[in-house]
Amino acid sequence: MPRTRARSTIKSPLHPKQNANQILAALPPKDYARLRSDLATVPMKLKQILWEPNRPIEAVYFPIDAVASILALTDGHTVEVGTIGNEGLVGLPVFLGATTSPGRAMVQVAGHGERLDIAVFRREAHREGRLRQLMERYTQAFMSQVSQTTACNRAHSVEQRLARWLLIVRDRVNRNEFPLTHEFLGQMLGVRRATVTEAAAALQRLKLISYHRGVITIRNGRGLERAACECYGIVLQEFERLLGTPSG
Amino acid sequence: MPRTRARSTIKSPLHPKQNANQILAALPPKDYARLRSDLATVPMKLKQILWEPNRPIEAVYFPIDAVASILALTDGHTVEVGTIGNEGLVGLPVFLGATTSPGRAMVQVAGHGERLDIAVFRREAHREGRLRQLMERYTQAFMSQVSQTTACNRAHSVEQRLARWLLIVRDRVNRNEFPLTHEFLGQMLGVRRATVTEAAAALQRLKLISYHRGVITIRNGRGLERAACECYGIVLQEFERLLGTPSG
DNA sequence: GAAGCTCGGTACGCTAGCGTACCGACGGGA
DNA sequence: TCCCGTCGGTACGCTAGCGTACCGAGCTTC
Repeated sequence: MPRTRARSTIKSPLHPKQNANQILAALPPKDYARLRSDLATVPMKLKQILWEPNRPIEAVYFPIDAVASILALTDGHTVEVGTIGNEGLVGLPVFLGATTSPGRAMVQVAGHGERLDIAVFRREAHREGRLRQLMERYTQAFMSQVSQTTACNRAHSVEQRLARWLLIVRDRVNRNEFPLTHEFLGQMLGVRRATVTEAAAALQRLKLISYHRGVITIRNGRGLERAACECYGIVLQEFERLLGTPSG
Repeated sequence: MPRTRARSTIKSPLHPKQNANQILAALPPKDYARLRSDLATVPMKLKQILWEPNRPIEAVYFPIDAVASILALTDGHTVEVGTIGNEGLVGLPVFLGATTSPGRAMVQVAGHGERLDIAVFRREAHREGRLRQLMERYTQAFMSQVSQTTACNRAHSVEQRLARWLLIVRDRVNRNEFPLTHEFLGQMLGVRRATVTEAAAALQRLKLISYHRGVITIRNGRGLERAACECYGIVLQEFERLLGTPSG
């Protein structure tokens, strides 16, 4: 755990390839070559919906510097269950043989990603090879993330969860500053905007973060990790173990 | 949804094969034959640990009439993230290429299951065929269950969640009566025992359930479905869609 | 039939987060 | 330069669930 903490505090080249999706970057040249012509680098815009509940999923996305969320819906509430950045892909249901999912996928930090048609993805991911192995491991890592979030939602305070969440995003965008309104954070954490404001103000008072009109800056990553619940470390470790990539 | 509800109210042969694990039952004879000699029908005892966090997983279990839980741990709290009965198997991490998991797997309703060594399971599940397809779909269904639970934990009252949980167990054991103490339910729902007592008393007052010294009986399944949150129906539908099996 | 343990009913004071609402300040667009 | 929409600070009363604790009733064991 101490090692993990130290490691996850942002240093120069945190990720092996700064501006690439980790799954694509880990493919042998031959495998990548087969995909290349079908990959399209596309902008992923803030609040863009990548799929709606129970509607056909048309493409999968390998984020480069964008971050997306998988949301579960309930009458009234919308709650984030998992966060996806350049360590993974948006489209696990497709890998698992489904064409729809009861959740929603939405872009939460704008950026770019590689878009791939589901037909090509299916073909390649089902071939015995590196892509499939990576996808299996990523599925397991993602499952761990969702599981831990479930427990976290029951056990930890909003302040702790907010801290954790900011760290997760930071790890994925590889920056200490990113746009996020309290309103938006409230939806992610499943709490009302005013509660986020209170928690964020507390973290700001501790000089761990600062923010202004929709832009949040992490001022003290190490301190923020201390303010977060241990769920951050648990999931981070699991990602490192399975994929050799830090992604809380 | 109405169809789903009607269907899920317990009737004579609810499941295709009453006393079999659904995944094994769905295998073509040839595929099953390859496994047969390695499967061992074993008792799954109350509170038996099937794997501990970050310890090697040695076998996977296909429950027949037992129910197991996947638990996520937090300092202090233990919260259930998913429930597994005869519709699935305990051992997804193995299917996904891992040998350990940060969670814990525990038997929560005693019964029997088919135990299979991970080596054999890996070999067979990686072969292109029906088992692999079933496993992929089950993985997706389980993921949906965990996701919905995450949202449910944030959005719904203990009384609603308790109702949902009892229905899930009922669907899996195929009975209306099963042993479960309030203490135990508290751990599953991530609340204290006294809170369960209050919620259970409320459901009893409504004549939806009754209980006595660790044995719970569902008296009015339809009514209990109405008392539960819609998460029950959502997950049930997803299981039916993916696996053609009702398993809330 | 007495002892002891398990299970569940209940109570008390406490607090985190809720719903709602109002308001000021910043900043982009005309 | 002004306007208006967005963003965030704050307040008030409310409640679900918490931690803790005590107690009685039913089994089981001897």
